[in-house]
Amino acid sequence: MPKLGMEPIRRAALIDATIAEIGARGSLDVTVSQIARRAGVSSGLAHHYFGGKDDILLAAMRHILARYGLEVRCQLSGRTEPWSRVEAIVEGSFAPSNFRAEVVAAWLNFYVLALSSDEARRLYRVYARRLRANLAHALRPLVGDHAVMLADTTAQLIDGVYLTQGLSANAPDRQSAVRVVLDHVRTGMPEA
Amino acid sequence: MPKLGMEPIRRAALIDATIAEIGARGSLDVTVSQIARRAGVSSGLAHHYFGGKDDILLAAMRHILARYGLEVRCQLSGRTEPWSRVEAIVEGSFAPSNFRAEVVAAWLNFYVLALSSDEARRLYRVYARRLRANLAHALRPLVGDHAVMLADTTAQLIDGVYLTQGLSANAPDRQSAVRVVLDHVRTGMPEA
Amino acid sequence: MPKLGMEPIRRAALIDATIAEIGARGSLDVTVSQIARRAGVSSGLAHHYFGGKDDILLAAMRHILARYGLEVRCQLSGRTEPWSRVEAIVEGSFAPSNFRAEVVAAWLNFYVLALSSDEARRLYRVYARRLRANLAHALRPLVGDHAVMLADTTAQLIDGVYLTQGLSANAPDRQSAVRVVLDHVRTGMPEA
Amino acid sequence: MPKLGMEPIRRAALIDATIAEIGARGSLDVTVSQIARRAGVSSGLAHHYFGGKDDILLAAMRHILARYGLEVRCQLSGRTEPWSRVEAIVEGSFAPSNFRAEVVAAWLNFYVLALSSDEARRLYRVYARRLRANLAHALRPLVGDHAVMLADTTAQLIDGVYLTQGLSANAPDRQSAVRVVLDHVRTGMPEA
DNA sequence: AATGAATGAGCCTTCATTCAT
DNA sequence: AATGAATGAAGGCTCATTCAT
Repeated sequence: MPKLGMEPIRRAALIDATIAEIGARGSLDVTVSQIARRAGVSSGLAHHYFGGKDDILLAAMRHILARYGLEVRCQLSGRTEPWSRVEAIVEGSFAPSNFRAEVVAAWLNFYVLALSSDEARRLYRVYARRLRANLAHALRPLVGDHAVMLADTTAQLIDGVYLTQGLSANAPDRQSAVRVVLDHVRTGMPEA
Repeated sequence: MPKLGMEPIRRAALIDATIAEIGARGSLDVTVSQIARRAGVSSGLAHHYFGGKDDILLAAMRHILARYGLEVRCQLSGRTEPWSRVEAIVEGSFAPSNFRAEVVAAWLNFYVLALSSDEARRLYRVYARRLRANLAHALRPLVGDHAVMLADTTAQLIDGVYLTQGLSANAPDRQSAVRVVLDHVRTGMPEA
Repeated sequence: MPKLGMEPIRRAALIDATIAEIGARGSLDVTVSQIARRAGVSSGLAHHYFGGKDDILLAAMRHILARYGLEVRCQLSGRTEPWSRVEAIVEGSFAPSNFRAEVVAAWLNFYVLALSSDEARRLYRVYARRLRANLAHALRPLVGDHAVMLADTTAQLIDGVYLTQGLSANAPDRQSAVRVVLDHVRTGMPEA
Repeated sequence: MPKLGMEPIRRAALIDATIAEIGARGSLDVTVSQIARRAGVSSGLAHHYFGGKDDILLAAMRHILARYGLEVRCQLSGRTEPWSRVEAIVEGSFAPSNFRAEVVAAWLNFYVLALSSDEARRLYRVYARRLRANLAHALRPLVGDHAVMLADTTAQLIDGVYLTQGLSANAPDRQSAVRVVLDHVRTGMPEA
């Protein structure tokens, strides 16, 4: 019998390697061989598990988005006060697991991939919709009908912060990112 | 019979074609031949004028940034009131010459190119610094020392709006973009 | 729990699967995995039993040729009249076990394999020689020294019929094949 | 201006090289690089002119079939006597331009390709139909309604001769091939 | 100035083969 | 005996780049 249960391990290693490689090179123009080498396996195995390069990239994008959703839900759990829930979403959005130079660089590459890949666009839209829905839901008790609009601009600001920090010379600054976004929400509230 | 003075015409045509091609495909993975064909010239000529593919891409990025700077200066000219100058900068940022689906897509691709190309990063940083300086300068009479910070978040929001609209299913909405950003500035001003 | 005596069963299954797969795809460009899957075993086992892909192909070719020889001998057994023996050889040549679309397609592929594989060529030559010898032997009482030549053209016609029927849009027509060849033999006999 | 009019030269060289390479190796498993090297050009150029490997193979097959048709028409031209026309078709079928070991090997490979390639099958069918039609037309004045059937078996014999000679240890024997086939036709004629 | 023919490096992908279990 | 995980060599194909004309 062959080695059992390697698949999940290999898949995870390849996905991590994909994000790391894209992050390190700053581009989707990474080769399957580079990814495989970083994961410590052969290029053939990468195809064996994912099918093709596009599938590897999309799996990595999916992984980042899933981790993002997880972080937000994790922060939300147990928090009931409206404002606290807003804070949770924003803090989750900049959780260290995703808000690292390497991952942000991959992030931005996947955003742009959404311009040319149907599946990537679908993934992006799910993420974008969910973020806005989460924010709007948390904001409604605080600002009523203004929630949707405020959620929308806040989501745009979050993306802008990602973009700016991703292109910054310095490592992403979690504190500052959270503060900037929460300030925006606070000043956007009628009686802040 | 070689036509005199063709060079500037060819260069401009190739740059426009580059932006259009990247915009249409949503990716930097366009071939020199595709660009050349769109410009109505041979691929050899593209190399002759620009040296190589990277140079073509950077020239296109430079062109977009130059056009951006031009639009902002154009809007600013003649305006002296502080708030009006803020409006000018924001409106210039979303001028129709740049804020079209095709160009925004190229825009985003160039942002990401800055992650892997030194020259692209340099160009991006010049743009980012200038935008913040313009905004801070216009805001200082209105919010004093808070100007730098407000300029910074505003710039981030502008980038976020670009990103969001670039990935939207609809054509970029200039009106809405300007409103969102100006609202942010307004609410960020102490007694707005 | 290893089953005893599985080897002959596995080998037979793999050989059948090889012929079926080549027949179905019409090409030797079948993968070992496809063959193994059709045989219901792993690709590793195919190598275990045969050594390599070439050995599998040659074993399949050998199997077809052996089955061919068997069919002819089977038809010949008990027949003593010269003409009846000629009929036996021709009918054996188009026995249903081999003269099916799928097998004929494999057949033709093996013919062509003989152009590039020494062992395949050897197998083909043995088959070709034996067919001519059988025919000549049966024909000698009927046409004397003309037997060798008539056997030769008859063998060529048999191959031609295989080729034509293999490429026909319809399923191989056994009746017609036998008639065509026997007619040729008959008209080739001085006082037929 | 670049070198003009190279295309037909290159295409011809590549097609010749394809036939030679397939003939020499006895298999369609030749690489584009091998073909290109034999033609004295780069592999990229082969793709440039033909699109892909399949297109190269089909172009070579088409070329052989076209040359075959040409040879037959060439032999037919000027001949009006029925039997002379039959001879012309048969002699054209074994014209030296095609009936060489190398080309016959390619021939056989293309036959088998027709089992798996729609376009190759189409080409084969056109050839097969035309050969039978030519033969039947020439035979009708000689054997009346029997012409169709005699043409059919003759065509099958021609293919069989190709196959047998292609797999023979010796170079194709044009004389013998023609004699075998014409003998078959002659004996198939009522009062031969 | 301008072309497009031509090159060749490099990538994705497939697949025969090996091997640990 | 049997599996299928894993490898890596090799091929088709693309495309930036060069160059003769």
